[in-house]
Amino acid sequence: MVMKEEMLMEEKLVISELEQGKELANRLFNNLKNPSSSNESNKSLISGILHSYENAIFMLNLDKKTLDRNHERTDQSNKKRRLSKKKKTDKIKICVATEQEGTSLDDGYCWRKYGQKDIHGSKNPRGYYRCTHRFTQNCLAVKQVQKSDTNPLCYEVKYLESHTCNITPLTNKYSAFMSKEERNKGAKVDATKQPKDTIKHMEAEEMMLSLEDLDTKKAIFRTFSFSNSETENILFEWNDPIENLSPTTSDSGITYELLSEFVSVDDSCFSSLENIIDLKS
DNA sequence: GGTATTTGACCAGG
DNA sequence: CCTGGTCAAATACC
Repeated sequence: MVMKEEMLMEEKLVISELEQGKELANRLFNNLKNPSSSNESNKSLISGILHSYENAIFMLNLDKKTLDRNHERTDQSNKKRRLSKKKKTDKIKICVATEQEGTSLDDGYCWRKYGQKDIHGSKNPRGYYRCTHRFTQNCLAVKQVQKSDTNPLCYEVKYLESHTCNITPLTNKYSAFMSKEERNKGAKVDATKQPKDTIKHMEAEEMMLSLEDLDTKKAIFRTFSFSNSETENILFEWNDPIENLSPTTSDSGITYELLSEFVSVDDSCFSSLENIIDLKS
């Protein structure tokens, strides 16, 4: 059965994640026996171990939900399968972003809020935004932003339709996390000339998820963990799967600082993602 | 005064 | 009928 094969695949991923954590723990153990080992490298190892655990737990939770749903579906085999065509689904992209105090989740485009709704089962309302240039340039880009129930710094951003407007974003991915004032200043001078220091200290990250492929998503998590274990500054390469969404998507070589908070992104951040994955299956 | 946000009403799909 | 998405009048902000 396909389901069984899938399950084995998921298990392998989790096991591999745990093995990686074990390997890092061993290295830490050896380091601790050696008094000359650097404190920094130990810290890095601990961080890597934590990431491995978090990734494994995340994957387990994800799998459990998927399996639960598969189960439900087979139970209801007599009932007509729900046709999942959520509107515009083929262009839905999800981005999970964390927000630091006083920063904005602006992605560089101009959005105009046109609605807000309380969502059944969610503590936080969902905001509805459309491109400011909807009427002037007939740009149909739309996004929905909802704060995570469990992690107030975590936002689930759902993009529907991509920008067709010709407006070049004033900001880039880095400035996306500046305060509005900082952004305005930067934009007036030259948005492309932001000091590298600013970039280095930008303490926020997004995770773009291609909904095409669940395994890809998992691979992303694995990459995070791996990178973290190998580098002190926890850098990772951003292979942005979302074209035309954010200003710097073409700069594939850029590295972003990854915060440890990333691993605290919980399942609720992916509730919508889960739904879409479900639809796909 | 122009532009953005808020919020209740409305609508469509299930 | 319930829920999520959009509209549009009222309001806030600059």
